[in-house]
Amino acid sequence: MGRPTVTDIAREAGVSLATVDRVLNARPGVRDKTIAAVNDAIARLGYVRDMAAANLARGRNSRVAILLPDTQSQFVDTLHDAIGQEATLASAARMQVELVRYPGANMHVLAAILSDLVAGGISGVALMAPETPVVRDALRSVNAAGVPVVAMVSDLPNSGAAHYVGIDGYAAGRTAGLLMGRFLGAQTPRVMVIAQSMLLRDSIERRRGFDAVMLRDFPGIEVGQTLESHGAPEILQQVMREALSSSGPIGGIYLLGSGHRALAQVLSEMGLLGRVVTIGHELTPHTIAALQAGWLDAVIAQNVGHLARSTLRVLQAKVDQQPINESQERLRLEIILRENLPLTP
Amino acid sequence: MGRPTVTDIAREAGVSLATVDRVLNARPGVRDKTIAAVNDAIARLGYVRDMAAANLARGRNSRVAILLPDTQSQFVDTLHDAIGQEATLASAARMQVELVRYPGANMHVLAAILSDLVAGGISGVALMAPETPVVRDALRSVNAAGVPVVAMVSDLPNSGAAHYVGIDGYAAGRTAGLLMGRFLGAQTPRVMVIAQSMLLRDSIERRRGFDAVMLRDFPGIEVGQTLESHGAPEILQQVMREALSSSGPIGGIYLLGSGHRALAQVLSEMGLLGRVVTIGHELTPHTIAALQAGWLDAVIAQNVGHLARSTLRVLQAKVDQQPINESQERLRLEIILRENLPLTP
DNA sequence: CAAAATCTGAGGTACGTCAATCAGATGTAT
DNA sequence: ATACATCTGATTGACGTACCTCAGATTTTG
Repeated sequence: MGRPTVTDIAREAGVSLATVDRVLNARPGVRDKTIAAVNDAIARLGYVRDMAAANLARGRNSRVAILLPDTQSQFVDTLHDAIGQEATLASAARMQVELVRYPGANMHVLAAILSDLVAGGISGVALMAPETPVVRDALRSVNAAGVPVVAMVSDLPNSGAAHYVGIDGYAAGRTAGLLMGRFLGAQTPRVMVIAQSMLLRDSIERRRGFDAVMLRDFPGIEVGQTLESHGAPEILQQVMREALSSSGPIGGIYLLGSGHRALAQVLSEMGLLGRVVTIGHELTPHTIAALQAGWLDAVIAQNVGHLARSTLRVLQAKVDQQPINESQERLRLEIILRENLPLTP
Repeated sequence: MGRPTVTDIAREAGVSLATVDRVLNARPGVRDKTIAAVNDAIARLGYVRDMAAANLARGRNSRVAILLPDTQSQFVDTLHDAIGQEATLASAARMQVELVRYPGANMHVLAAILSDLVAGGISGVALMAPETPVVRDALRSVNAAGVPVVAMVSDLPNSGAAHYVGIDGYAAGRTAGLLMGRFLGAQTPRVMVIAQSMLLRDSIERRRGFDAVMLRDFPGIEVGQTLESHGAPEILQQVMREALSSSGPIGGIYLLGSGHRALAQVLSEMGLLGRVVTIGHELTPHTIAALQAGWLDAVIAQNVGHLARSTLRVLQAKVDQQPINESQERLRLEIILRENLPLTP
């Protein structure tokens, strides 16, 4: 005997196939008592719906959109590529993926794109965006239209996101802090924290986690204020010079977001490359090269392949109104050192 | 227009549905020229076979077996549970999983089980086992019967395994070495390496990787010979006493396999708990507790959930004679510290 | 050139589910 | 009691593919 089918349930519950179908698909026209009887039978037989057959029968070709900022960032580019790769595979599961880049500086455009997508009958939306009031309001109306929203990389807890796919920013910062403290060992120098900007929620959380561990476990190490580079090497150089001139030597640098190339340049000009413990985020061609070169000591990353797959799986589950396998979708925080770099195919 | 179907191909190639079917399923009775014409049409239309519908039509309920040793090991237990969990999910994909524990000390029994499974018409086999001659011969005859074999955790390169699911033992050892060196910092004490036994391939590879990095990057640190505990705390205690009495203080301990509980006991009795840098392998209740307690500094692990899912996916792909998404199946080597412990669900 | 072998077409049933229809059955208000 | 609304059963045709049969066409072989 194979798996039980709807026919088995109908027999077991003593109702017709049509009724089972109505219960399974939450269609109206069934008494509560009958619904209970069917659900009982389902539980007794351990029935699991054959989603493949269901989708086949539905002939439903759901359309979902994934929105990424068009920021000049290798991480976002890598993520874009990863999603593109998985999207072709997702089409086998009757899901068509639209990958859209929106101007990272203008949330009003993002809001407009979202309302267009909803008007166009999109079935689900995933996006990586900061939680500004404009975005929040836009997402609320997406939600109101019954379209599930999945937050990527940076959570959107107050916008009614159905799910968050990404790592815990606070834990990422704590891990960076622990590594920084352990790598510095007996030394207790100053540590610099550098960000492109502190607007994104995950940067803030990382900083918080970093500070928490440094304060608790390595009180001898002095951590400076966050230096914001806004992506420009010149500004970074300037603020670093200022920070350096203020007092004592720098022993460690924690890079909250992107900007590894700029940092390498500045460090190199200052003769510090490879002489300070440096910890960064996200695995990109730049950070991989930096790890191999030896001047970057550790990278805290999230696996973009998993991120992409998880996003698509969650989207599909939400669209199909299916439950989510939480343990499968929980992204692990990865620590990458020189010796456990992924093979580069 | 949705995706092209077999009917579209038949029209495009100017042949009948039956012929397309014969070509798709490599059934005999089609001229080479016709085969080429059909394949042309497939390429032109960008047809991708709907595996869901295909399996549905086949009604095939493949049966696969997963063989784990019955060793007293929390890692194997955790893996067992993870596979069990995923197996219920896999049944949705028409795959029935038989989870078998074989006596870890007797490879002849494993060989007998394998031949029984093959005789019983199993479609695929995955196993975690050392590559002894008995095992190798048994697997070769499994292969000869056309049943794909997937190696788990420890590779079986000379037994014709169709795929290996697990982390790179050499890289794992290198990573442990790097962490050990960095955590020890300026100190250059002696480091002990402890294993339950050096029979398993992955223990040997880890040790090789560890030595490679220590020798290259931390030449000041002296690494002792591998102490084998054979799972008994008494033996471990004895060999540790001997090692300690020989010369100088111990600064670090690298635990190649299981035995964290025994080590904790011995270290605690010797008043060394928390005073030596300790690095171990695999995430289990014991190692999690040890990380939280603070005496274990790092764990190199493979995600058992991913391992289980990957094994089942690879098995299914092999059984269906489908290609494998290599990048999805490549298990990442995880570094777990106190601050990035997974949330306990 | 006929017989045999090989190839191809046409058509059907099945897989598990969805979605729709129509005909009864039961219950509820007037 | 009649009309009506609400529930339920039985049946059917998709969805895309597999696999089977049988008949007819084409090629190869003797």
